[in-house]
Amino acid sequence: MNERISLIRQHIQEKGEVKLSELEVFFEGVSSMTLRRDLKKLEESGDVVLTRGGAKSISHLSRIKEELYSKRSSENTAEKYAIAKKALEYVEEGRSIFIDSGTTVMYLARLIENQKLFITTSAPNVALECAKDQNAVINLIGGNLNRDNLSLSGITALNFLDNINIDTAFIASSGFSFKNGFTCGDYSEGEIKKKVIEKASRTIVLMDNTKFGKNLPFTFAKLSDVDLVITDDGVSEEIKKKLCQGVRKSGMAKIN
Amino acid sequence: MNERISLIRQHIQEKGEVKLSELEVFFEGVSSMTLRRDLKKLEESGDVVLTRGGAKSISHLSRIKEELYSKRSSENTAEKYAIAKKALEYVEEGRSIFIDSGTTVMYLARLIENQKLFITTSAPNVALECAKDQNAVINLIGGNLNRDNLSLSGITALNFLDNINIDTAFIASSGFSFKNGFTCGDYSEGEIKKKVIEKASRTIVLMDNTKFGKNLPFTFAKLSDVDLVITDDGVSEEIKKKLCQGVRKSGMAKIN
DNA sequence: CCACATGATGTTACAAATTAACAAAAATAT
DNA sequence: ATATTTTTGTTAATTTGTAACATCATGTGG
Repeated sequence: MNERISLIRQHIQEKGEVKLSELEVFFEGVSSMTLRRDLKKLEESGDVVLTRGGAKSISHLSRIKEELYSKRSSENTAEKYAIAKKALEYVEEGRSIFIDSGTTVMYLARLIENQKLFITTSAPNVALECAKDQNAVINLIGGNLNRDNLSLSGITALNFLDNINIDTAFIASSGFSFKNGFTCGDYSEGEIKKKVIEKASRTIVLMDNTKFGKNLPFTFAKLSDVDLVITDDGVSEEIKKKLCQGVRKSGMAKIN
Repeated sequence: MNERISLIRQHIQEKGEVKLSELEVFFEGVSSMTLRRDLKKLEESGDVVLTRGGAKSISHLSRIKEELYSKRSSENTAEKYAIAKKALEYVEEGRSIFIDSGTTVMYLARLIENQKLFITTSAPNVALECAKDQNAVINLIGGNLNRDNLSLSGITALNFLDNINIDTAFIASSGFSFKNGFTCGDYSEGEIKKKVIEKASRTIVLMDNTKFGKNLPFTFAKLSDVDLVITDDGVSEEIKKKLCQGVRKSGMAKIN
């Protein structure tokens, strides 16, 4: 009895909505009245809103709303979202991953759902976002909180990383040039990134087109230190090609 | 034409939902088909979901959901706020303080403003809240994030505390009884609290009346380990007196 | 100024979904 | 084993939604 309801819940959570007619087909032999009552219970539990002919997931609805809202209000969100979506393809179940701080990787954190993962991050807000995924184990590196970029750093954060192994690191970069490599604006933030890249088997940098050609005071990696750069269409083919040639030849990655 | 729609939007935003029948009464003379079409437009704009016989505000729905999800946070808010306000009197400029995780201490975090402080915390959301205070230095202990109470714990968190000195620790407790002392529901969370209390010169426990008489599996402190218990008026004078006699005699604290 | 297009609104009949009320079956307790 | 509660199924009545077309207002170019 309870099992059917949680199956329905799960389906709605995944697909965002469900029609009663679909449920009738799937649960052949169960009367539509019963399925209706199931949906009503789900509504009472607060996960779902009943619509004509079915039900919709509330969290799904609000995510859609958020996306609509942020698309209008802030800049480059579409690009950032697209970048995050590409990066998501490199998130593999069962692995240990690192997620950096920054708006672009924050989108990535939002996209991760229902995956058994070991997530280490330097950003409290990324950690809180990931906590919504019921299956992930989340580690937050300790340290001093930088008010500007809301990332953690410092000696304790560095020490923390000593005991962590990372399959794939998703790193954000505030600037990039072929001369200076990947750069950021805070020294201790750079230290963290550097150490993470050193420890990770594979490093993926997420960076929208506005970051290209910018130099910030601290270099945390050369192009050849990373395996993949994910960016958007605002970057010329020429630069993409050059990036492609410059990354570490680990055989696992290509430029997107 | 547009005016009617925004009136409807406003009404839904305020009340959370609206029935078509209500709209028909309110907009006397407008056909139900038109009102239906209006709601459809609102749905397309992403603010609203259509339900049988009306529409509901998405933001309202997700708020309800959040509240259901963290029932704790919506209960006893007045008491918790009052407790936090009392605790604020013990926050002294220039000091090193520890803020625990939990809804009550979260209120305290919100109340701290424009004070030069060294704040250490085990809660990412407390850290983010404190980051709004431009003058505080914020340290977040690293570690594993507990999804239920959004607090950090584990061996790294414990090690982090080794290098931190604390003047005053503001600790939350999920339960208290004279027999078992202060208790919480998670072992590693208890470890953190225990260590903090050990290191702090002064420990203040924040706890609303609902926690009294409750025993949770892990004891992290005896009454004599702490200097002050701040609670609300829902606690009998008798208990208050007994608490007052039981706390550590450091000469700095009294029961509120 | 008129004929025409466009979009919003109203009307009707019809289709679909929902509810209510009660019966049957299954699970649980006594 | 029997009583009681809970879950499920069935039916008919009610409510809600849709489609299709008619009407009205508004505005535009000739």
